[in-house]
Amino acid sequence: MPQRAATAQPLKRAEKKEVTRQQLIAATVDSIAASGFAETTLHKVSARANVSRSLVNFHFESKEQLLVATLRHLTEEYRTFWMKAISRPGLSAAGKLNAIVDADFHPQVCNRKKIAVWYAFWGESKSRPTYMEVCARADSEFARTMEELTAAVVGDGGYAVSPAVAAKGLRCMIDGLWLELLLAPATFEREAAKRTCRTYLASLFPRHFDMPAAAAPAAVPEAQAAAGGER
Amino acid sequence: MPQRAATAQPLKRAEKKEVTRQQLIAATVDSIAASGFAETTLHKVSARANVSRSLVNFHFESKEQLLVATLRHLTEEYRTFWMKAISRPGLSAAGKLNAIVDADFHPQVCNRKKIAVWYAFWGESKSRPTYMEVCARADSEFARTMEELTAAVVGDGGYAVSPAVAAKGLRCMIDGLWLELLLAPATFEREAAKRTCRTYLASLFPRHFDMPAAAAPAAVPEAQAAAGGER
Amino acid sequence: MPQRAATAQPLKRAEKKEVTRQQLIAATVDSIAASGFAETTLHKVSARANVSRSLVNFHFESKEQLLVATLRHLTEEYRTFWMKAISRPGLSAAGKLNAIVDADFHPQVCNRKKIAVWYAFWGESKSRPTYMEVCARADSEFARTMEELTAAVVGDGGYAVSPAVAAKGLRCMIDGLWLELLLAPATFEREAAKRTCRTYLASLFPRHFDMPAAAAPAAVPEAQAAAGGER
Amino acid sequence: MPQRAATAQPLKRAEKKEVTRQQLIAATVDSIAASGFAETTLHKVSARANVSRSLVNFHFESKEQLLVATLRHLTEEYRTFWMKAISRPGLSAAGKLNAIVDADFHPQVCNRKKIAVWYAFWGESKSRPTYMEVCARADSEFARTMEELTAAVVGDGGYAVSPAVAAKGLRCMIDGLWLELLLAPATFEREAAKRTCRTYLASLFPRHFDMPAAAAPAAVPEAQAAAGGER
DNA sequence: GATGAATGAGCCTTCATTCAT
DNA sequence: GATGAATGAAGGCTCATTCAT
Repeated sequence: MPQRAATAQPLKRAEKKEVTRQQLIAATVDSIAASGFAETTLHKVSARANVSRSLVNFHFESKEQLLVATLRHLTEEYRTFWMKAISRPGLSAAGKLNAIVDADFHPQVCNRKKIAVWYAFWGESKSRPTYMEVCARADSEFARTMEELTAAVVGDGGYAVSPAVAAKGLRCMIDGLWLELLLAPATFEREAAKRTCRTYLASLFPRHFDMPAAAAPAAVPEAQAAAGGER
Repeated sequence: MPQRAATAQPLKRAEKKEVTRQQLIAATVDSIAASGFAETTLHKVSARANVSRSLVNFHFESKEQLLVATLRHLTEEYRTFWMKAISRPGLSAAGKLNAIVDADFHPQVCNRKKIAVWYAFWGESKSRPTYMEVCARADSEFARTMEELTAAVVGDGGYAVSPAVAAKGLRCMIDGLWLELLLAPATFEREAAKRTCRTYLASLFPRHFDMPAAAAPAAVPEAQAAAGGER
Repeated sequence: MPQRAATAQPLKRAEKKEVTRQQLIAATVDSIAASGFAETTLHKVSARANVSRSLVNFHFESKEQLLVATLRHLTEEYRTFWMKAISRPGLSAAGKLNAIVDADFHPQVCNRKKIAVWYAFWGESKSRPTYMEVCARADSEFARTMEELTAAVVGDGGYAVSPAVAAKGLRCMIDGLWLELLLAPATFEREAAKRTCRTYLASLFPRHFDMPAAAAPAAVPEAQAAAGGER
Repeated sequence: MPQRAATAQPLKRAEKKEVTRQQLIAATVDSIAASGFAETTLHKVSARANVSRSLVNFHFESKEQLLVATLRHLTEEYRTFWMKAISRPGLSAAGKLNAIVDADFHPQVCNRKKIAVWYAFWGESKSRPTYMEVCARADSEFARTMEELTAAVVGDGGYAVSPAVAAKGLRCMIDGLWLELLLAPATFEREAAKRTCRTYLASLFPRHFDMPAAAAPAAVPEAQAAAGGER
């Protein structure tokens, strides 16, 4: 049928190319997570993506471009995720902070594979200014949003703490908890991580956040297992 | 004077070798900070140490061994530093926590060069289990100590918070602040970082820590400049 | 003519690769003969083949693989040569033994270059079981064939000697004569070598082989020179 | 006791040095046999000889010198061995040929380790004229002696064969049988090798050598085992 | 449009050798 | 006299990239 052909055709040229691009980026993420940054070669990437060796250079011009595209993809995915989390209608500032905590430990963005890739890029960032730039731009938007939310909470509750300091503390705590998932996956628990953040929020803003109860020790591992983890 | 000569002489065999070893490790740290993990080659390391290329393999058997030795050196240096900081006589548990915060942002361990190296190793740790092992062993001792200190504070003050959660929150916040120095050096301020940690401690343990006053904005850049930074 | 072009064209993909492979093997033979086994480097091989250094690893995965392929090529070439020599129709068993002697000293397989390569591999064979295996497999077929031929002669002539012993004696004599070409090329003469073998055969099987007459001394060097020698 | 001291002392300087030299040569032989020519390094040699790395260069000036010395040692040992074998008083020319055959397959000179080293040198000889020279000089004496013996036998028995051809045939057969020990140790039998040579001699010189009887199949392996083999 | 043969740069490592001790 | 730290050269191999098909 002409219609079907019409809808199928457009996928062919431009979209097919985009699909391959995304496959290559996904393969790069996998490879960095599995082999590390230093050991990630275009050979491994193309093998993971099941394409020929030279196709990478065809789509990306250089290895560095592929890596930057991968980092951009990561930052964009992360940004989309937390923005969607706080866009739910009817959320107060405190509710949005809570939503951010939930989002930051959601398996979709917080799993060992992706965390490993984040840290791989951060580990190279000092010597590759491009990475730092991409990360900084992404971070600053997140930081600004968080400061606005803490400022709203502080204003609403009349707290004495500086909103900027409170926001930075939370952001850094989250980054550090991600590191724990990377370096000590055996002791990391998704729910415990959230409780750690909420304890911080509750102690700073007692009238806006409840101090979380201690975890039921047995229940936690199951919860984590149910979450699926990564792979 | 013959005596001075006598004391200078003993640098002879074994010590000279050790000196060279340390030079190579130092050069490795510099190279990772400057060129990143992936671009650190034995060529660059030996050039920085002003020794021949093959000397590296004479002392370390393989590049990987050199990297592990470097990581071990780093962890040992860090461990020594914070242990010394809390060993000052007459310190209460809260005082020791304060001392740890000071130590963790002291320019000797917290400067961009060293932080970059830490993150470089962490970034590779998922694919190189040896790094993870070394890091985990070092971390666990630090974590245990910090939990003991928070437990003492909690017990002393009758606080409701879990000592383990409080300790983990602080540790992660510190790691995250280090990351900020790495990724956003322009906005990082040593004193502000300490205040962020102390705000956390004061909000959790109000009877043991004072909520820090806001920074005098003008004073900070000078303080940072005075601290010398890195290079 | 289009037809000729059509027949020339098909050299396209797979064949071109095979041609390069063979060039590399030939270059390896040359290099081992010229520089010896220990001094044969991929650099020298690629230089002889007029290709880039990395092409060798593209075709052979490792130096060892190239060497094994070279040995295999050598054994296959030798096997083909003597099998063709005895396949001429109408040859008796004794005639085939004679043909083998002729083949074994034919310049195509018995020249200093190739003999040097054979001995180079044999010299390394004790420490590289793969070589021994390849050589043994090739040798056993040759040995079995020769035993069958001597057995036929013995049966036909009613000789008392053991066919296996007679065959082994001839084979070893040939190997030893090759060594003489290698170590004392000045005194080696192709025809004299054949006469040495035929003297052995004639003395064992007088009714099947004629005792060769002594060489006309002057004629021999010319004959050898005419044979072209090696290079 | 002064006498003991007197006899012990002289060993110290000159002889001690010579002992080390011999140890190094022995270690070189072992290493070539075990690792092959290409993989024999001074490191391995010195490790086998239980001396420090640089001692080799102290005694031999260069690796090449050590190898040549090793080859010289081998040729000298071989020469001494067969010369002693034919020097027994009362031996006829035929008896001496028989003695040479016995000597050439005596475990002291004909074992896989030494044969491997011989072939290793021969394998390198084309590209290293020094080796060829050493081998040629050693060989020519052996060849000349053998020709004299065959000439005596021919003269004594009135045989028609050329003494030179007969001698060369025997020598080459022996070399080829050595190669069999190297490449097919499983099927090589010391006594069978001697029988192969004696079959040759008996067929050429029936009035001076007895045609050997076929081996008692079961007895042979034991005989070989009794001979000790190598290691 | 995509493949795969081919290249050149560079990396880790080994080795024979030297020199101060 | 003998050791071991140190060197320079070179070797095998990998990798990102190009180009003809």
